Amino acid sequence: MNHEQQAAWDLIKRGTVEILPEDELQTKLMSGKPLRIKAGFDPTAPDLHLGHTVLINKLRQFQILGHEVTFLIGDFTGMIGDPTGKSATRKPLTREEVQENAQTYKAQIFKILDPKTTVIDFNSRWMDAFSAADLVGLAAKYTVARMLEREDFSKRYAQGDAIAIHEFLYPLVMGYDSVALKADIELGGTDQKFNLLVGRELQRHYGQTPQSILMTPLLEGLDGVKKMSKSLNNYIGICDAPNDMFGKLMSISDDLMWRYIELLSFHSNEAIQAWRQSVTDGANPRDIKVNFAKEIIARFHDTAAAESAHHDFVQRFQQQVIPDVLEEITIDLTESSILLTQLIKQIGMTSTTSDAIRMIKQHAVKVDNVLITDPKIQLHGGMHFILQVGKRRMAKVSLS
RNA sequence: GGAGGGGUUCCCGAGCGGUCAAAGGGAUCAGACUGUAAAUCUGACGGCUCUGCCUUCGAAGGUUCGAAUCCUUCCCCCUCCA
Repeated sequence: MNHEQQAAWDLIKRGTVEILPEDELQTKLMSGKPLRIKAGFDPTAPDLHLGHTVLINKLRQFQILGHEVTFLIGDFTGMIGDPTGKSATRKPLTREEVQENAQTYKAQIFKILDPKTTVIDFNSRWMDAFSAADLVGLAAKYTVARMLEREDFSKRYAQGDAIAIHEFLYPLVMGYDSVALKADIELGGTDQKFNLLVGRELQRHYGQTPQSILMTPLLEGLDGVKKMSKSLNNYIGICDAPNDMFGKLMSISDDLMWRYIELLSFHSNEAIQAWRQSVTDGANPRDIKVNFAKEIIARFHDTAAAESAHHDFVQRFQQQVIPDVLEEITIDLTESSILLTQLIKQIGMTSTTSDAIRMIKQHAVKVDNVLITDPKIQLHGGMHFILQVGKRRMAKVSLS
C-alpha cells in the first residue's frame, strides 16, 4: 500500500466495529475501481437522529473516495418489519407515503452526503415483480437451523416467545437486495450482522462475488445505556432545533461524551486525543462538550445557530435568566377565571390535570418566577405572565 | 388433533375471594445537589369537578355482600406429543 492508499484505508476503518472479511474489503478498495456501496433504511422512520449519522458519515467517506453509494429504502421489507424482539405489526405504507418519506430522507441525508453521487433506490422496484415461486426459490436457499443462528431468533425461541414465519423473510429479502444491486460492500449497524451475512450467502448462490460488510457501532442514546432510538425517546434528531440539540448534548455524561465525540466528530484522532489530555490535566469536560455541541449544530444548522444556542444556554441554565424569546400562548377563557392546573394541561405542559397537580405539589411550578404551592389557585382573564413547569417547560401566557 | 403452562398498570414481574389503583425492580417526571453533567438523596408515578369519586389486571358473560383472584365461553402466546 502506498501512502495515499493507507490514508484511505485508515479513513474507512475509523470508527468501525467489524469488517468481514477485512482483507477482502481491502483488496476491493485497492483495485481502484469505483465500488457499489449499499446501505438499507427503514421507510417508516424518516426522522433521522445522530445514531443514524454514524453510518451515514461512513457512506460519506466512501463517496469522498470516489465510490457509488446506494441509499436503499426498504419499502417492501417495511411490510415485514425487522424482527427486533417486539414484533409490532406495521401497516403497509402507500406509494405516496413512501415517496413522501423518501423526500424527507433526502432533505436530511444531503446535509451529510453528496447528492450528485448518491443513488436513492427502493427495494419494491424488484420485489414487486417477485412471484410467489421466486419467493419459494429464495426461501429454499436458506435453512431453519441457520436462521435460528441469529441471536434475536434463537433467544426468542429459547425464551418461548413468538416467531412468525414471515419474519424469516426479512433477512432473505434484505439479502436479495444485495443480489439485485450487485453490491460490492454493504454497510450496517452491528445489529444487522446476521442480515448482512445472509446477503453474502445469497449473492454466492446467485453466482455473484459476495459483498464485503462493514459494521458501524450503535450509538448509545442520551441515557448512555440503550441504543439511540426515537421510540425510547433518548435521541437527538438531526432536525432538532439548535437549542434542543445543545441542551441534549450538554446533558450527556462525561463518559458518554467521549463516545459521541469519537463517533460523530469530524475532528482528527490527534485532536480528540489532545482534548482528552487537557481534561486529564484539569480542564472542565463541560467545555469540551460545549465545543462538540457547537460542531454538531453547525453541521446540521450553521455556525451562527451554534453560537446563539450556546449563548441562550448560558443565559438560561447557568445564569438562570428567563429568555426574552419565549413561546407566546394566548388562551381564550370561556369563564372569567381558570384553575392553574387546567391551564397547564390545556397548554400541553402536562398531559393530564393530575400530572399538573403533582407538579405543583412537587414545587415545580412558577408563575412570574414565584413558586406556586396551592393546586387550587385560579387565574383570571386579562392576566399576562410567564409560566414555568419544571426547568424546561416555560411559556409566556396571556388570558383573554 | 391431544396434554400442559401462560396473558397483571410504559416494560419486567408479584398477587391468586375482602386490608388492591394492585408488592418489588426498571424507565419516566419533579425537587435537592451540580457543569440543565454523571452519580447520589427525596418524592411522585391510571383518570377526575381530588380528604372523595370513576375506570383498569387478554375479551365478554356469570357466581358472590364483595373478584386481578372462583366459574363459563371466546381471543392470543408458549411447551411437549402427534
